[in-house]
Amino acid sequence: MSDSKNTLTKAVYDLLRKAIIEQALKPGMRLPEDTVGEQFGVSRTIVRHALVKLENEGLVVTQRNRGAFVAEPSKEEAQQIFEVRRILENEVIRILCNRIPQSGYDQLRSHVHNEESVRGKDGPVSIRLAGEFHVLLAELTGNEVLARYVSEVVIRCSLIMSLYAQSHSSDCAVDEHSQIIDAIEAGEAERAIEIMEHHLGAVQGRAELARQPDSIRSILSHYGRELAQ
Amino acid sequence: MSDSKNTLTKAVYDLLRKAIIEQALKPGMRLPEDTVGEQFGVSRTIVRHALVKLENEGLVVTQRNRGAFVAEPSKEEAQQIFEVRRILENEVIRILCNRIPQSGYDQLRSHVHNEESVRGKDGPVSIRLAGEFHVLLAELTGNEVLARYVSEVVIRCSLIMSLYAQSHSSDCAVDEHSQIIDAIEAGEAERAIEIMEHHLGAVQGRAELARQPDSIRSILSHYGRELAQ
DNA sequence: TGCAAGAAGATTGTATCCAATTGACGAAAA
DNA sequence: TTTTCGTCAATTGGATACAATCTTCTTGCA
Repeated sequence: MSDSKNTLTKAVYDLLRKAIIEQALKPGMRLPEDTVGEQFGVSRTIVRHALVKLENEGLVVTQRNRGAFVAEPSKEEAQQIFEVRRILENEVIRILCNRIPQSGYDQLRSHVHNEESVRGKDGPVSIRLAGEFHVLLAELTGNEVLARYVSEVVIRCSLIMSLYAQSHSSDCAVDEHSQIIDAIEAGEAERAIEIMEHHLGAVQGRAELARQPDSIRSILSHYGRELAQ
Repeated sequence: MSDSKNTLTKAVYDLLRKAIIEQALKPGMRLPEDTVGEQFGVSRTIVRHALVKLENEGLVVTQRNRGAFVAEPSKEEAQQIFEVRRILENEVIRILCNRIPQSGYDQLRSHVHNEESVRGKDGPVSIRLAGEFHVLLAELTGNEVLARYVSEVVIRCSLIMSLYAQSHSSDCAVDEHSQIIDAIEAGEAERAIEIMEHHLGAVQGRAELARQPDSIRSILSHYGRELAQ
């Protein structure tokens, strides 16, 4: 984190991560080491390291001698991730109401402004920005450990939405982001948390609702995976 | 997680992790790839993968072309880790008061029994067991994501104690573990959280207090590192 | 004697190579 | 026609070799 890190591995890791966030790489997709390496002009060694990192974050899963795949979180896993996300983000709000750096509100408002400017234009980018708002909130607490965990669950939520929600658009209503900022600025922790709860609940709800229509493929893939083992 | 994982990499990773927990590997120690590999009879490739995993968890830090070192969390980092740990563990308690598996209390009491049986006998083992109690609590929530994060902060706390506390013994008073179990069983979430707060506060306090007496070596090693760069 | 420049050694960064395992296709037998 | 077995292609697991970079020791000069 602090060190500038192996440039190459880091670069491949960042690119893959971004591709997953923006849903260019969809859940279940294969990630053969040499194909990826060829694409980026690096060796399998580099790709391997990047994949290990991604696996640690739960973004990809690997099967022995089979290769790496973009993770397909199960319904249970999704539930767990949402639960942790709620825990962490509520606490982020609570902390920010007590301590927030001077430039915090400017950064947040500027970010929301960016979100508004691409609203409905570029799907992938707006998805990414929506997630980054939550990460920015976490970073403003000054607690890097907390920020890292929030960042992890946010990106995994992105993966979940891409699996279980039929439409990701109008995800993370930008208005609510503004409301959260306002509530924090007013020092109304409970109201801010309430909005955040509602906000996350809406996201989670959208995933739950979409579960039934999508169940055919989901069930089949589940059985398929069981047979494979 | 689910898959049985690359046996070799996993094995090296587990061994290093355990060595760090039990403070056989102290903070700041070098971890040269080939030395470690030689020791375990594996190639650098394997060791590298294990080190990447450990770095992701914050247990080791690497410097480009310099190598890997057992992490030496700064005071600020330690503060952040404790803050996150408190957030997570409080929520673990809250969840357990609502839902805890049948066998939960047996597992917990059995664990505490183990802790008591090695009390004051084998330092490293008692340190490890103390940490594992908290991990077990988290696992009983059934939320694997939560459990993973708790496990990470707990082990990093172990590292912090090894840096900043003069004596690790009588760490994690076993009595308090029992009290926590009792409070959960009685369904008294607030009391359980209070005990946990006190419990973690004691651990953290011991780290803070011990900072001054240990400062000579700490400061020297710090300056040494600055010179090196 | 002190400082600086350069060379040697050590360690990591990356690529390539071989081995082992898996999955698929096809042929043969029931 | 279906099932089973065997061979082959594809892919990863792991090791080694080479390149780049950093550290340190040495040597020369002021």
